[in-house]
Amino acid sequence: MLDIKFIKENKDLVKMAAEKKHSSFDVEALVISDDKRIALLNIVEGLRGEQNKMNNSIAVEKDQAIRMQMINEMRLVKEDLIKNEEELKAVMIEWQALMLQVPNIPDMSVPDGDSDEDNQEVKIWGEKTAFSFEPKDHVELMLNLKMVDFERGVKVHGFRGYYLMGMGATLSFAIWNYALEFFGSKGFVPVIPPVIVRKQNLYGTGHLPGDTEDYYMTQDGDALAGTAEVPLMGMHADEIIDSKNFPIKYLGFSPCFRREAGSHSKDVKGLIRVHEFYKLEQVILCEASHNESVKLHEELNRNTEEFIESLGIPYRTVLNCGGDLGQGQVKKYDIELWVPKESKYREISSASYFHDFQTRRFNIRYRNTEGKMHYAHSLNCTAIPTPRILVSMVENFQQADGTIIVPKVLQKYLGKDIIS
RNA sequence: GGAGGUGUGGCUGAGAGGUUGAAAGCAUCACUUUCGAAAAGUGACAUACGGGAGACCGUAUCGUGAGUUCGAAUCUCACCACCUCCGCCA
Repeated sequence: MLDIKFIKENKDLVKMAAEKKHSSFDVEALVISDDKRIALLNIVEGLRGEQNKMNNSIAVEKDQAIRMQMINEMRLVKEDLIKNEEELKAVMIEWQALMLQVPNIPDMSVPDGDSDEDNQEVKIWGEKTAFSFEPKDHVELMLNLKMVDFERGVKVHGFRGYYLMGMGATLSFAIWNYALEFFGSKGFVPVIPPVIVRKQNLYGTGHLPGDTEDYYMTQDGDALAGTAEVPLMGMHADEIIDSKNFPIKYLGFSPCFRREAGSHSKDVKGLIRVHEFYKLEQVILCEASHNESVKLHEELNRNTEEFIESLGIPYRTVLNCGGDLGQGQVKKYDIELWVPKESKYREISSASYFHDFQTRRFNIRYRNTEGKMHYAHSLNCTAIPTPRILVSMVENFQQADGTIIVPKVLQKYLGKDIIS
């Protein structure tokens, strides 16, 4: 959500934003709707003012005849008021629907492009793993080591179902524990949030109204969140935060549910694309300053890069193009890990900042040092998703005999250096 | 799941259809007094939207939404949250 005043004063910017993000949003329609809204608001407020003034006179009028005459007069005003209020209500519905579709303005540095194909590589780390033997893919490796069971996963859950078991499960715990320590040492407060959330939280983050098909819903109309970002942002909704606490840094740990609607033919095998997984997510609320947002955005992304580097997995970082940005995102980096058997980099992390796009929807505010109210800024970045991280880990660290070398930093959490 | 109760500003808490954005107290800030502090006194003290260069003015907001009424914090209905008791449960 952007400020309507800003939108009207910067129509061209918003138009450009829509084009860059390949959104069909029509600014002109919103401007027309807002003009109607203001005009009706003025009429309605005028009539209410008349009503308020007269009410006070009626209250003190002793003469019953005059009193009745006043009341009758106000009956007419009321009729007029109701008519205009109904018109205003209709305009408001249209206006609100349009406001929820306004794209946030991407940063100047965001490249043009249609899809993830057009993302710009900004960094490569590590050598693509070379093997003296024919490497196996993660499915084969993990099945052989009894780390995963897809057949029974599908039997119980259906398409994309899986069991992590044995070292597959144990390795996941090791990663979570290591991540908790790693990100904890960077000042993040660990949080286990609720993942059954009211829909308004998905509107708040900007996932709705766009991606309705991607969510599992409960029979009570609540949604299963696809990321801890949703409940962590909702956490401070309607609050006025003490700016002494900025930046607020949370490390959310939660299951993540994704219907993956429309991706039936993609990544049908293995652990790349699943309906439920676990993720540690970094979320930050900070003061409303572009520079602060940029600084923290780089920091968030760097945190995850460092984490991956400490595991020793080759990766690259891409700057997402306009067409690959979400509605509310100003700028986004993806970190992609090398997957040897596929011979390509696969996304593992996403770092974005939103300025006050999300906090306006959530009504998360603070007072600056002059006592003036502002909407906070928000950012988020994946810390680590499991089991997707296992894909790169087992493929890059496999040995000829099918065993897996455990990264040094995980050994103390796992209690061994080889998975066999 | 059953029965009952509660929801008012940063907090406590009055108000029970009529000039109530809302008494009082606490907290906060400014000023007075003081060498300084405490205490006391005086005053200020919500947010959003619209109008205005501005001082200001208008409208809305008493958990949320709808309704009754010329007029709703106050009456009605639905929903949400919390509390107490019973049941169930990890």
